[in-house]
Amino acid sequence: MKTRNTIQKNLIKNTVLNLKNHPSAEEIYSEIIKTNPSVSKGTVYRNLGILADNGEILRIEMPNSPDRFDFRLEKHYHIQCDNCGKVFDLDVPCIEELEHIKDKEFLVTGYQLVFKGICKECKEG
Amino acid sequence: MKTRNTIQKNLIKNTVLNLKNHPSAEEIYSEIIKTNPSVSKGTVYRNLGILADNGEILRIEMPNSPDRFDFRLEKHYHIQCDNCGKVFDLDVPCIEELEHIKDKEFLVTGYQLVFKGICKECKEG
DNA sequence: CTTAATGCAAAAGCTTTGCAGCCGC
DNA sequence: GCGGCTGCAAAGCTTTTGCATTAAG
Repeated sequence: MKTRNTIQKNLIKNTVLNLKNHPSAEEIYSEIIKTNPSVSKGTVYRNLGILADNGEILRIEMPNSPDRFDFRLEKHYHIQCDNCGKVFDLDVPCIEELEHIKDKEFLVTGYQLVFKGICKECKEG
Repeated sequence: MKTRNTIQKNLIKNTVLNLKNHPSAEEIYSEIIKTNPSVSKGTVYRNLGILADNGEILRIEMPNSPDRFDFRLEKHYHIQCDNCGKVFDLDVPCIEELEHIKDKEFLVTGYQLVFKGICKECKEG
């Protein structure tokens, strides 16, 4: 099965690259239809999945809130504000210990780590 | 607002304590209606939330799969099999580094960490 | 009695999917 | 022209919620 280059796919990828926050599929969709109102939400979801599977963008699986997408591909961590729900990069070094977890029975292939807290704005507001 | 002791609430708590795997709300519900078919799913969800808020059980927020509940209250980590979806305790010490993450702007209040991998059964099967 | 909690069913929130038509190659 | 991709809408999955009724204290 050979994949094709569609304007939708490029649009979706570029939108993630340009929206440098950590947009959800819904936010990406909203941004896209500002200029291309005929693009459908299903296509956005489909292509975000494809792009993430290809390693062109990063999918951040959030606990009990919609997945976010990130243009930064290097390993780094995220924090979500319990109050406003916004997601930010956390500026801490990679935790080596996490990379070397082993188990007698399990073949460990990865992990998902998301911090929670209260962001600056919400603390002050 | 004073809370009441209902047979449903006790039933739900005991079911989590007895099902020592890491049941989802759905699994807890299925188990309960074996003996108490009139208990409703809404009540199960409601009470699991209350019990978790009270610290009587632990809610494990899973990435892209239903929340799980755990009778073990001490800090420990979980791993989910990518293949069969089952959740297990991971037998590793608490990672101290994770407990001391600080940020200039964020007030860090916690984190959610779930490992992924392939379980023994799925490796062999 | 008072009112918190339940059962039921509907709805909400996010995401996936079936299908007919469209368009990249 | 072939068949992968799209738009649309419907459905799926997990969880929450509104409301009349039940039952705990």
